[in-house]
Amino acid sequence: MTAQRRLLVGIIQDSPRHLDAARLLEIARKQDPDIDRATVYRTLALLKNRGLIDELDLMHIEGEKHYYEAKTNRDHCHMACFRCGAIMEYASSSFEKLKKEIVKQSGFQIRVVRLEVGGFCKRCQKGSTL
Amino acid sequence: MTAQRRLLVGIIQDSPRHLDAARLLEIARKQDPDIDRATVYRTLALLKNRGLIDELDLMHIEGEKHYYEAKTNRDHCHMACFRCGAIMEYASSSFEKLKKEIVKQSGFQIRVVRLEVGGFCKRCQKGSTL
DNA sequence: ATAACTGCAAATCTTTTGCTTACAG
DNA sequence: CTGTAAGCAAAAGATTTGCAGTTAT
Repeated sequence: MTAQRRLLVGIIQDSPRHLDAARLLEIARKQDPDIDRATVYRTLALLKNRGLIDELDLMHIEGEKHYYEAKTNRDHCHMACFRCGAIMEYASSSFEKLKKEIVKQSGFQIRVVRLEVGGFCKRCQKGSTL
Repeated sequence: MTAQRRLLVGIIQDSPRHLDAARLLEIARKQDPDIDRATVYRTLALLKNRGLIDELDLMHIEGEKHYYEAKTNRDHCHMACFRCGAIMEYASSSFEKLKKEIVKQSGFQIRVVRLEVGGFCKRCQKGSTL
């Protein structure tokens, strides 16, 4: 793997937030000003195909861009608040159970799972109608 | 509601498949050749905001377009086969249970849920490595 | 040498917007 | 009348691609 790719992977792994391609590029450029947008996209495609990262839409809460995160041991749900834009995560054994059930009952071989929820977070429920 | 909107809603409701905006426009034009792309998009936005339709990405199996379907009583999972492109649906009480659990434990008020799975359908598992 | 990676610029694709006219309540 | 809807054309935004030069195996 090349230095540029290592840099990108490192950024994704270290990031506490979910990055979109533009932001990833922006951060990467602080360390390598010459890195190009195309390289970012090509690397993301590669990592996605290898199953090293997950791609999210976060309910298109902010346009059509995609967000990325390093694959974790445990799949989790992403909740996006339509009011404040906060993204929360949620993992549970019920989720794992549901996945197993899907495989068992449909015979589908799961490679990627995405569970996204849109709505209002606890704080935004008081005082907002949207 | 105007005639054009009624037409679009009717098409979405009657369609057995998941429609993207372009296809919806194409179908609508058979009955009203003057309908415009912008009208389709504006209507979709309106229906989405009113919670009458759900928007899907189907794991971006075919580019970045969005797919739409009339909201059903029961939320269901969409499984997209990376090989043959088939889209399958799956609803179960476990899914409903998971939703309830999320609400209960996180206090998040759910407005929309999207559970998408990418992988290989039963038929495509034999004989393919992708 | 051969294959994979990169930058650059241009192209693509889907979705959105501004503006003007037409229609509905 | 006054607000909403529609057509048209252009804009916007994210992602992809062709090509030529570079680097790594």
